[in-house]
Amino acid sequence: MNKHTQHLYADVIIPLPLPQLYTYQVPEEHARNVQAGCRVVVSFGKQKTITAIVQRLHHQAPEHYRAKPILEVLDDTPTLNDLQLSLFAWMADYYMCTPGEVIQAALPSALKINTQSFISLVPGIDIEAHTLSEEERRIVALIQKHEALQYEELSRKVRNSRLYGLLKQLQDRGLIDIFEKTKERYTPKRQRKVRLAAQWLHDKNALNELLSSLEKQAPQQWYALLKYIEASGILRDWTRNESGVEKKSLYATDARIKEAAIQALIKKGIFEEFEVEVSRFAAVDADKLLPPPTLSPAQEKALQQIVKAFFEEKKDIALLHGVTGSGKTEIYIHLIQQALESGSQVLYLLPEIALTTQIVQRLRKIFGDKMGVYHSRFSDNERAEVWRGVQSGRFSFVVGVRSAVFLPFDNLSLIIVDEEHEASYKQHEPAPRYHARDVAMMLGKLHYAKVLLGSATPALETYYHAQQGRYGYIALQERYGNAQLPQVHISDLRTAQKKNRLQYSFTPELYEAIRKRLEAQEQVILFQNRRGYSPYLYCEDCGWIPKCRFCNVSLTYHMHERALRCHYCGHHQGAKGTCQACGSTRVRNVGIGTEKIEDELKLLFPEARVARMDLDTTRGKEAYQKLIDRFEAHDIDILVGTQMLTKGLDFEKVTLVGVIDADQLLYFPDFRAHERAYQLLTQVSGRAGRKDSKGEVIIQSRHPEHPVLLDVQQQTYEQLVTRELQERQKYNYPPFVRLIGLQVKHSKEEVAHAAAHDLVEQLQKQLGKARILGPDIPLVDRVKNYYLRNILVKIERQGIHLGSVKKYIAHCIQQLTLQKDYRRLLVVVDVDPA
DNA sequence: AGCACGCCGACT
DNA sequence: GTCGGCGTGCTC
Repeated sequence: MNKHTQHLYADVIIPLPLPQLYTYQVPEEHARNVQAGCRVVVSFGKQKTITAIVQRLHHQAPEHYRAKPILEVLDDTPTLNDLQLSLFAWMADYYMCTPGEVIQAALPSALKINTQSFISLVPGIDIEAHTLSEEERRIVALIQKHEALQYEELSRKVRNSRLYGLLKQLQDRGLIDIFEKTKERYTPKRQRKVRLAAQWLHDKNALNELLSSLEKQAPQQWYALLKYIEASGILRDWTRNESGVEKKSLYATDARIKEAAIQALIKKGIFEEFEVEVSRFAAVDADKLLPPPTLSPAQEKALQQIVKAFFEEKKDIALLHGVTGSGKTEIYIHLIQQALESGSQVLYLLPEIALTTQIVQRLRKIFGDKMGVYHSRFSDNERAEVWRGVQSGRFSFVVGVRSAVFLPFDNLSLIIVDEEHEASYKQHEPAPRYHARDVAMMLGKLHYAKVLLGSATPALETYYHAQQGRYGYIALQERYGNAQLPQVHISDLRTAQKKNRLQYSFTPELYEAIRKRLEAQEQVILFQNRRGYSPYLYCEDCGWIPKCRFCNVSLTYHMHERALRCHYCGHHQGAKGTCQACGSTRVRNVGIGTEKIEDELKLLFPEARVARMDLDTTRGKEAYQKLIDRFEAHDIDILVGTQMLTKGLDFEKVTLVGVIDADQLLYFPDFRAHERAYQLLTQVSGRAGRKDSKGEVIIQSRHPEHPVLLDVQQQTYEQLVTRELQERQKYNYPPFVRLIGLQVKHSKEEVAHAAAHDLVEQLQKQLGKARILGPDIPLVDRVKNYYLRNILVKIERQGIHLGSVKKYIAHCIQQLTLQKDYRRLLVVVDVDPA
């Protein structure tokens, strides 16, 4: 066949949870500029048009259907580059989700084009000439009022379930047009500026005359003009007029300048108004940038070792294992600087809570405007600007949270994953349930970039791979700047309780220590990994415990808002002082949350300034930062909080860290509980004592002899690792096997139960009994009105093909949900659950 | 995920 | 009888 008569086809990714790609025909006029990675507008399904991503272009006409045409090509340069397309395809495959789900997570929504249906009257039509029903008349009247009416708006006003059919009929009769409009939601920020009109330029005399005439006739305008001349500096240099002055800044900084006066000057033709595109991020003076910090000998040595691991030992991945406070960041800065100097890009990943303004400001002073920040607290437009900035080359360095792995890098040479062990790198809801550390490694592979993992308490998997020589390994045991590791005491809760010596939740040791630190005007951090006042209420007369209507969990009591909250679905209801079952007033709070600790402290130390930091007190956009600032300024003596406290906060005056209840961490039913407990306790301990003061840590526990606590106390990470690895090997857990978690969900418990059993049976047929665990009834077996059953698949690292196993699992799930009893069944697949 | 078609209860 | 509830099937 002649090549020129062949049609061009595009396989596109629809940003929805659909398993396949869809093939569209590329019209002649678009054939030249469409490329893989471009966003295109297509009509999909009934009427709807949506934005899709071109995955592949080819000439194979589909055999069993006629491909619809691509309606519009939105990009000249592809929004996704080839490396991203490969990465995203890998993610969909590895994490067993659809390509559309990856795209959905990757693109900032400002880059996802909204297409909306609009309805308008056909121009010049004579409505009266047509017979219309009353409803049709009503609809036409509504449309008539507008030039073009949005479908959603019309549907809101009409409230007729058959609206679409009615409109379709009207369209067929030639009365109305239904059409799609696309609108890009990303809008660059624009600034309105003013400058002196050309005729007054280069002529001081004319300008003086103008001023003196204004002074008498219009003093406000005279003043505004005077201030403009001053602010713009045009008298020193006329060319400064070109860039003008921001209109708002003229009247916002000086109350004597009236906006009206500026408007009048524009009207008179003295000022001219113009607009420029500006960044949403404040600019930094390039010549005010600081050099990278000087490294201590220990840091210098670590840096050399990293370079050696990467370039001499040819490791693509290295682990920097540095104790808390050893100054890993300074080392990163040097590596980043080196990578940037070679002209390539750098990605620096941090967990959500560690990406504070503290660290951003510090990096900003060194790297200036070439650094982009990608944070989930950013607005959509800001995120789109970072995306575009990476694409255009404006940002060669990005500090960001887990989703920054999606950014359009084309030339990475270094990726840093700081606090590599952090569980928040793993996305839980919705799909793709990816782990940013692991995605970063794949990203690094695609770019031939080096990946540096950093942690004081590496994830067991990571440490194991480093031990096995798969990753380079660099240890940094010395704390930066003379700081001593804190002294850890374990305080026996059980004996204290027995002897009746507890003061509320505090052992005498912890109480005494807090008192002393307060006296010495030092700061205290108290850690309790549970928000709310108490995890549940309990009626002493009838045993009633308030539970969530939608989930099988007790409701947590939040005293400050007098509410009972479900920490699984967010449901909340008012808390009454009495038992809802028997009316008794003898309702007891059981367990300890951060709120309760806060209240107890106020009773025990009435003169101390106490604040609380948890999800509830940091909901607002700036709330977290404000709390940190207040603590830093020593407006707070004692800060009580959840694990939020453990992340990279450096406060010099904190000399005591208390852990209220370590047992809750140690006895959490999860194979990672001990690892997590060690990490959390070590990280929170690291908050005590920086610089020259030696810190103290007191951990309260009912099991003071627990080996994990002793490891925390003696800083024997290797010992913990050895013990845990033995356990993991014995019971087949990572890193010795790979895990895939399956969660079966259904609104009826029997159905969820039966389906889970059927699925296990099916899986066992090919994979054998040993590889399939469950189904288990989870601790919380109902969430948001869905009954849950868990299945765990264990796959050895060798001798079995992971991809085939995943294919088989997907096949089993598909077969299962095809059965008519299991129609409304949901199966959530979580690869490498964390 | 939408969105339209289809089959059953509470109303004019 | 109809309106409208939501269950389910499809989307190149």
